[in-house]
Amino acid sequence: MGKKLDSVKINLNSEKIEAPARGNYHHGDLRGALINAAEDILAERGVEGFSLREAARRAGVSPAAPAHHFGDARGLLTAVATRGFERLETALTEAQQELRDPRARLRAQGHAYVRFATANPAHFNLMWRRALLDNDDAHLQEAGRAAFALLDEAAADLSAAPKNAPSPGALAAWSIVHGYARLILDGALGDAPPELLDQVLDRLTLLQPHSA
Amino acid sequence: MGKKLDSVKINLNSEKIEAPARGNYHHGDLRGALINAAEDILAERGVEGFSLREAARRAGVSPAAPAHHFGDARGLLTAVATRGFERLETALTEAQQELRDPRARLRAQGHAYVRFATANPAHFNLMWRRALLDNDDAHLQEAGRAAFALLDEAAADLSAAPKNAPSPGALAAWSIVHGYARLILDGALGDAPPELLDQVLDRLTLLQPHSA
DNA sequence: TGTACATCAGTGAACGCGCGTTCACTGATGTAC
DNA sequence: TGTACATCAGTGAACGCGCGTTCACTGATGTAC
Repeated sequence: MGKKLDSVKINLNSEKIEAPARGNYHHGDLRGALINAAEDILAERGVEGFSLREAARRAGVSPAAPAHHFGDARGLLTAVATRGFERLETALTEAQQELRDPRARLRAQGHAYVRFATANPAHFNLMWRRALLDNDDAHLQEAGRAAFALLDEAAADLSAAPKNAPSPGALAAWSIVHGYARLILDGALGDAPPELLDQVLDRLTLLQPHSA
Repeated sequence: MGKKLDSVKINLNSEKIEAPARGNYHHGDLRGALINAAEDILAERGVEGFSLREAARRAGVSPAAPAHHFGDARGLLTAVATRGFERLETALTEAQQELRDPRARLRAQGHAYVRFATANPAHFNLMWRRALLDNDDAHLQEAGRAAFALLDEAAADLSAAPKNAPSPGALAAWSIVHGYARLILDGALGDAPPELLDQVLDRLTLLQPHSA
């Protein structure tokens, strides 16, 4: 006990000299640090290379620590996916916010959707790997709902379909941007030139028969 | 040695009575049996639950045996994916074979594409997980090329684009059916009624501006 | 037709590895008095 | 303002597991003579 008290004193003294040495036992924001670590791992190795131990290692914490915040690996991945949906919603919102023409809004959202996927492949890939996530998680559900309400709305504005049900036009629009994004991420298109995306997006508004 | 000779004689005798007892050491078609086992595992557990040992176990063979045919797990998965692309090509070919109208052909291929994905989720999912496959494998490359040449052709027939480059119209068509299939498989659409697919496919021909 | 031998497809025990999870524990924090 | 104590966030050693791969081997097949 005496020895331990001494070492505590030494820590307290050195704290005055070098500030970042403090707070080693309680991390402060371990939850956030683990999410960041998980994102890094996913970006580097893909979801195959992810493990809870590795995330703990990168956060500088013992392998048992993450359980306090996320329960298990699924819980951590669910938090990462939730953050992904939130960012997607932000991207979609920003893309359309100053546009009034419904056609222009749909096109801008389509572009933003594909851009989000290519800029955040780790998130985008994970968001659709539902077998790895806790699909009953309330935050995940809400984040997903919010993101797709935007796309749905944009397409509904263009068609005569009732607002409550997902219209075929909205679904077609979602399918085309999702399909394009997936093909890019899965490497099926090789080095597709940027104008190819523009040309595909030109066809987005063609999908809405009532607007022609 | 004498004992072994005896047991061989017993085997030979019993062979006349029950035929299937023979040929236990050399499997006969271990390659095919391992591919079948892998398909079963993928269908049951998804690609996360796949392992080479489990495939060997199901084929009734020691864990080291698959190496003789596939090298490693990647090799076996590549063979499964190749079979998937071959089946997709068959499905696309059959869907269009008696149709002459270019619009009808494109629509039929789109329908066949989505139907293939939902009927063969294990294959379809794997076919796009390129990180798990040996993408330099000649059989895989050829099977993939052959399947997509068909879709490309069907869309090119509808547009004025030159035949050699993938036209934006073809890519848009591929994107929409691929996106729809992925959304279904990833559970994003819940229990989508079949007519929804028909309505989305109605829009396939709208994507080809030069044909309107 | 028979025999020797090379080749190949399989065995099964063993290896080291990283994983998720459990366990009894301890250090820091915040709250009640 | 000080002290006691409950609570919570972390430790780190240990567990059992299934994995891919290696290893020396052996049984079956096919071919040359």
